[in-house]
Amino acid sequence: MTDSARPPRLRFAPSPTGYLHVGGARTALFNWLYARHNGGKFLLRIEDTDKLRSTDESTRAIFEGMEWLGLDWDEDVVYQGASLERHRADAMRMLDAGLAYRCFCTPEELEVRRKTAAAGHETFKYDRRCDRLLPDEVQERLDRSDAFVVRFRIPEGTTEWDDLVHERIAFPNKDLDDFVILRSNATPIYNLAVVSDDIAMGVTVVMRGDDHISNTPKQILLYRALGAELPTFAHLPMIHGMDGKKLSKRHGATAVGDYQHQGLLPTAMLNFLALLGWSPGGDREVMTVPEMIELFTPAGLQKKAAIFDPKKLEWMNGQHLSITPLAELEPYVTPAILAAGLADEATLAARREWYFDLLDLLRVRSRTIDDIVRQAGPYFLPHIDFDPEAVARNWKDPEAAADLLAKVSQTLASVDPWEPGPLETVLRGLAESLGIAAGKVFQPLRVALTGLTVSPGIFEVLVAMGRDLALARISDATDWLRRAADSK
RNA sequence: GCCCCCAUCGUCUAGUGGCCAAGGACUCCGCCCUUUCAAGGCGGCAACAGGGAUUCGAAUUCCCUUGGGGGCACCA
Repeated sequence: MTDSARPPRLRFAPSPTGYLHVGGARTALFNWLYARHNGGKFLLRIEDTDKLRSTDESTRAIFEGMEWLGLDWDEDVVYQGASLERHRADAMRMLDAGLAYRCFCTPEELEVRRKTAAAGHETFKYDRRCDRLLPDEVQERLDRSDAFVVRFRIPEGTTEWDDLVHERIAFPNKDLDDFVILRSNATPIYNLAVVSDDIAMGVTVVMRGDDHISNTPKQILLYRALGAELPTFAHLPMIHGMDGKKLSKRHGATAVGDYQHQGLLPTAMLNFLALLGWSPGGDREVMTVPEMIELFTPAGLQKKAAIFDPKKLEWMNGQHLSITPLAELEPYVTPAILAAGLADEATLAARREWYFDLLDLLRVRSRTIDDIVRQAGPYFLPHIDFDPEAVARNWKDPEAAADLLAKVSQTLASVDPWEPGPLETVLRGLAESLGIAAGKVFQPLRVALTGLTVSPGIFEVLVAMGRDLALARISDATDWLRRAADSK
């Protein structure tokens, strides 16, 4: 079996220092799509090495975000903090092999040298003074228990690789600094921990944000020093806010959870994120998750940073609201309906078919789940408020409106069966007999039934509401209108 | 300052030397459909950053400039 034929192993490795950010979610998505498309494994590693900033709450938020999006991972979650011994051992291995050296310079000393270099407009680079220490001197300081870090010695030459999205990237090693791999407290620095873990986890494709490009040559050097096979690297472009700057809190919602609570569908989020930095080619845009898996190839990956456009996300959500089968959509909507106090679970279960028909009716003119809930009120509540603007526009003369609605009510009382066809026939008939345009009947009726000027087709509304509720609603409206007429 | 990456409509993008007087989508604006609003259909506005070079021919290749982004820790 050749390398390329072996099932790839990828990982998403967030540090638990906040919520799951949309940028992180997209990185996770691309890793996941690549793994799923190629029959590989998608692993999750929590990089909790920074004890000060890492929290369990953040770890939970990452799990929740991933689960909501449906980005399931294979094998057990790996916690970087658990592999401290291996990290340390790897550092020691390089030290023993002479590929790294002990450095006794203190952070304070280094800071002074850095400042001096900056003041003289020079680029600071560690001058390797500790690498020149004689064995005796090293032993002497060790005996004195002087604190030391382990530094990796950058070899001569050039470090380059074929990036899956950028093609060839090369760094002259002279521009690389002898970086620390093990702190004086014997804990590993990021680059060591990552490489050590990726080797241990058998990661074959490292796909991450392109803010890691400058870490890559250092990591490649570590792979070599540790005698490990190199993975394939893929550096994804960043996501920016509408102002072209790196996406941050200032740009509004950036946590995946925010969108969940705004009534977005995870599939829409995934679809939108996928299109930020990737294209299946051609005109393809709206895709189901299986379609994205099918179509995903690194060839469609973009090099340029993309700007997060909430407007398009909303549109995308509307598209997914339409294409998602009702049975799959319902579990996302129902909790919102329940939370809004429109109905209880038992009621919805008892009227399942009716409920699905209603959702089908409302989702057409919705872009978020919240839009559906907002429109759903009139079909559940015994009484509603009449929107002042709708009233002003369609019930200009309260007296006349009340009379009209009374006639409508009378007409509707005997319609049989209570279906769109017959309802349309009688209502149009009524308008004709009154000598007015059909719309002059429909609009006032719409306000009476929904309290709004906007709703699905009036006959659909009547059917969805049912005769009893519809007539009660019209009765409410005429009462309201008579009171309004009297108080004039 | 040094290193690296990037560059097609306002935004997401198609485009891998001729099929491009640059296509699709979002946004915005018209029109159609219509009982309202959506959805849908049709149409409009709108881009190859600039300059060289290669070539019969360049959005597509190369170089420079400009502009944007990222990185330069005993953070991840």
